[in-house]
Amino acid sequence: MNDTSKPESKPDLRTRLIDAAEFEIAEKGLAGLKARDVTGRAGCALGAIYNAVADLDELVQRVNSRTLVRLGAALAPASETSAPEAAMLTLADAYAVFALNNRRLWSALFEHRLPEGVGMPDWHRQDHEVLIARIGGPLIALRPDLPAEVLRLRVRTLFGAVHGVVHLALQGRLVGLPEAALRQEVAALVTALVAGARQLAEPEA
Amino acid sequence: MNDTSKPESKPDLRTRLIDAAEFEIAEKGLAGLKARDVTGRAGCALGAIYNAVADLDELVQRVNSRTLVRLGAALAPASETSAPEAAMLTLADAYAVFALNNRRLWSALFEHRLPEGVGMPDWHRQDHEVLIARIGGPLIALRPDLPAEVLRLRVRTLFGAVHGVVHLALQGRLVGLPEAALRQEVAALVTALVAGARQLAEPEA
DNA sequence: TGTACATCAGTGAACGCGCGTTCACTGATGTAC
DNA sequence: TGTACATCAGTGAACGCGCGTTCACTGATGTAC
Repeated sequence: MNDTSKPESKPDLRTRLIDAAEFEIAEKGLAGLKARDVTGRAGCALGAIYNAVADLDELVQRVNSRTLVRLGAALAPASETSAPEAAMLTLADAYAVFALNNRRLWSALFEHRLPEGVGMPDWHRQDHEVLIARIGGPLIALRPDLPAEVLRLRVRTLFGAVHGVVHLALQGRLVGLPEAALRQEVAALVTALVAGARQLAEPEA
Repeated sequence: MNDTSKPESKPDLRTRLIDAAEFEIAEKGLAGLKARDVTGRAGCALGAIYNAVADLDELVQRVNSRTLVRLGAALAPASETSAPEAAMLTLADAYAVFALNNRRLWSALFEHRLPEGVGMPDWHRQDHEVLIARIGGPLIALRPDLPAEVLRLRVRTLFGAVHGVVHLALQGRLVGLPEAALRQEVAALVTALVAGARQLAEPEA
C-alpha cells in the first residue's frame, strides 16, 4: 500500500498510466478517455490499470489533481500582486489564459462526475480549497467591510462569474472567440466588478 | 413529412414521446435518459421512437427547445422593466430562480453535445438567439456609449457571469447552497456589475 | 354493403458494439537453506 | 554456488452489460371498384 519509499530509476507504471491518461484527456477530452488507449500509450496490458489504481475514475482524479496544481502554480504570481484591484485582474486573466491553453484538461475538472453517492476523496477536495483560498485573497483585501461569512460566499461568486464567461467561451457558444477577445471580456467583467465593489464599499470616497 | 394539418383529439405519439423525454430528463438528468424508459413512459414500443423522430439526439433537442421557450417566458416580465438597472437585476434573479426550479432540464441545455461535426439545427439556434436578445436589452440601454459590436460580446459576457455563478451553485460545489443565498449572490454580482458599468460609462456623473 | 388491396404507424426481438472490469495464468525477482 | 519455493507485478482473452438502432412483421385504416 505504501509507495513512497523506493528510489526508482525510470517512471513506474502508475506514473506512466497517469501520464498517459493526462495525454489522452488533453487530446480527446474526458469523454474520449478509454482504458485501452491509456494502457496502449503507457505500454502495458489492459489489466495493469487495476494494479496501479482502483478505477478509471481514480485515474481521472489523479489527472485532475495535477491540473489543479498546475493551475494553482499559474495563478501564484498574480495572487502575490499587492494592490487588490490589480491582483484580481491578473488573477482572472491568468485563469482565462490557463483555461485556453489547457482546454480539455481544464474542462475535465468540471465534467467529471463520480457515480451517485460517493464524494470527492479528501486529497482531491483539498486541492480545490487551496485554489479558492488563493483567489480569495485580493477580494478580501478589497472588501474588509464584509464579514468573513459573506466573503467566503462572495469569493465563490466571483470565481463563478469569471469561470462562467470562460466556460461559455470555450464551449464555442461564443463562436470561435479568439483569445484576445476572451481576455478582454474577462478584463471588462472584473474591472466592472471591482469598480462596483469599490463604490458599494465606500459610497462617497 | 408534414405534420401540422390534422386536428387531433389526444396528444399524438410524437408529443407523448417528447413529454416522456422531458419528464425523464427532469427526473434523472440528461445522462440518465434511456430510450427504453422514454417509450415505456410514453406507452409505446421501443422502435416507435424512430418513426416520430430521427434520433435520441433530436428528442433531447426538442426537450431543450421547450426549456428555452419556458425560460424565455420566465424572463419576459423582467425584460420589460423600463429602468435598465432594475431590469438587469430582475432578469438575473428570474434566471436563477428558473434554473433552481428546473435544475436538470436547465442543466441539459448545457450538457448536451452533438456528435463531433454536426452543428445545432437552425430551429434550435434561433431559440438561443431570442434569449440572448432578451437579456441584452437592458445592458444596451445601460451602456449606449459602446458600439454595437462590443455590446454583442458584452451581453454574452454578462450572461456568462450570471450563468457561471448559478451553474457552480447547482453543481453542488457551493455545497448545499440554499435558494435564498444563491439569489442574494446573483443580486450582489449584478449590482456590482451595474454600479461598475455606470461608473465606467460616466466617470464623474 | 361488401371485397380486395395498399399504406404505414406501431411492434419488440434481435443485433451489434463499445468498453470497463475480471481472472487464471506467466515469468521475473527475492528469500531460505 | 545451487536448488526449491513464494510472491506479485504484469498479461490479455474473455466476460458481461448497457443501450441505441434496425428490421421483418402485424393490424388498423383508408381507397377503389
